Amino acid sequence: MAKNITTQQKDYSQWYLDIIREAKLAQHSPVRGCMVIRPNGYALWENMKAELDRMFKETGHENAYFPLFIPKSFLSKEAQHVEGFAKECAVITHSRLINTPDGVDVDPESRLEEELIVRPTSETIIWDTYRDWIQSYRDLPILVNQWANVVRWEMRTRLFLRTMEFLWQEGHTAHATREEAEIETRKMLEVYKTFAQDFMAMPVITGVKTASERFAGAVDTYCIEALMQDGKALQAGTSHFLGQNFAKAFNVTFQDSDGQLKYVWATSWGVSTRLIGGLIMTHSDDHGLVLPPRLAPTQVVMVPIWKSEEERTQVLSYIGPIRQALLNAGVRVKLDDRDNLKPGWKFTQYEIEGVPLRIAVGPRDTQNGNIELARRDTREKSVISKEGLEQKIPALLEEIQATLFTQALERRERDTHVATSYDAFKQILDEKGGFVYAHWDGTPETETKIKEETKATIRCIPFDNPHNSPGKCMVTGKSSEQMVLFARSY
RNA sequence: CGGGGCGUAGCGCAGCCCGGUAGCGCAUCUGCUUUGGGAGCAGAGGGUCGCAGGUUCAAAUCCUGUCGCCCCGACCA
Repeated sequence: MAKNITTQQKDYSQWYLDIIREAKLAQHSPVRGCMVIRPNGYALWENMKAELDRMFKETGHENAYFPLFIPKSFLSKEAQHVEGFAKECAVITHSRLINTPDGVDVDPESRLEEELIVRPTSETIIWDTYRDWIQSYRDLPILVNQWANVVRWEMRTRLFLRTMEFLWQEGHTAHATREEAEIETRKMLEVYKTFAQDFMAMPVITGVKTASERFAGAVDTYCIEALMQDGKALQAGTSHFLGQNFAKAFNVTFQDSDGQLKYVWATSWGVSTRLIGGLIMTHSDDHGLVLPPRLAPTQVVMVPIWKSEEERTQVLSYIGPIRQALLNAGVRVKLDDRDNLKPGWKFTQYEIEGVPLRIAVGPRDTQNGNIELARRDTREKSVISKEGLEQKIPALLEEIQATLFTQALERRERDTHVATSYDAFKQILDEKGGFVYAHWDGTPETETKIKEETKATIRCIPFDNPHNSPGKCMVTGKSSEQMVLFARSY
């Protein structure tokens, strides 16, 4: 076991924090609830961002940037929206400081005429802008995304999963018809699902949120839900069909081809640095982080081993062509030839940091034309010929990627249960955790009762529901069209 | 906002009960030996003990206040 990492079994929450610290992903900032994303963590985010950005552009979206500050009055224009976010907004009230004997203080003379809020999300300022952009059906659709930071004044924070400031992308689209907006909402949810499964190797369930879990201001909220190793669910991404709510609130109309003036239909969708938390809690183990090869900043680390200066020269010149061949094959390779650290230390460190493959080369290998290859996911070591690595390594990386997904999927299946009674439901949650399918009568009252009594929430009503036959609500016995997906969640 | 914990060297901590002028491990620097799973020895540098008052000849230690962070809950991506 890597020292300094609490085992998952002993304390999963502490394990999570230890992984983030030891893998150098992030650290707490001097400000409560905020984090410093360290180079290892940011490189991971950059890789995630690059893939998502590519996928957004392939589906016709363009990037733009809207301001961090939003006039306070904007937030109040959509009733549900303000209700949802009012309690967690940072408010800018003053514009400068003055020197005092004790340092600096807010200058009372600088109070703003209209206070600004720091965006918790950008619907309001974007729809205020879209009013200027849209006159005719020929101006539609607008397919815009922005990469930004947002601030939500949270009471309780956890690194990556819930911080006061976080990085994300928010897509905001405007459409002429309801149907087109609904298709967009579902399309982007599929993009998220593809990203989660094919790149993060994190299986997700897609579905629709119940009214109480819906985004403030949305008509419908769709989500991808993942199941973590400790049996708790994580909402990993959301896509909202906003109907005409924001168009009406911000008076965004267009003249359609039939000459009629109509309100625009809207969507918004986002994923955040929370995904990094999900990634950690999907694959990593007591030895450290485990990264899927497609997102790993370093896919292969090369560790040379030598005793004498001659051996050093020999080993490094042996490694050179191998490294170049891998680079040519598009593999992200890092050579760690620092001489102040022992190979064993490096082995352990890269394991903690989750590098998928390690190639060690010492005098023994240069003699025999070999390399030592170690897989992070299985922790298996093998000595193989150096020939043909430029084919073998990319193939192995893909194999690891596939294995991680399969294992995560199998774990999720193991941790997914069906409850036919409320007693069984409670028992499953207390003894096993995980996803639980159960019948629900569709009322917010029953949903609240279940939440208060069990701390489990309805994660979603799955689109592709394996338990879609009618039955009786486990609590009230009223009729239910299909089972819904419950879990305790982050 | 409740409950718990913690602020002492870059990081992790001891010292506090019982006041006497600050210590351990890791890291850093220098030198030598080492290097196939977190190296060894020798030496060196680094701290207004969170902050502000108070008690005292003397405060990291006792008293009062205050600030901050973390963890566990209630709200949320």
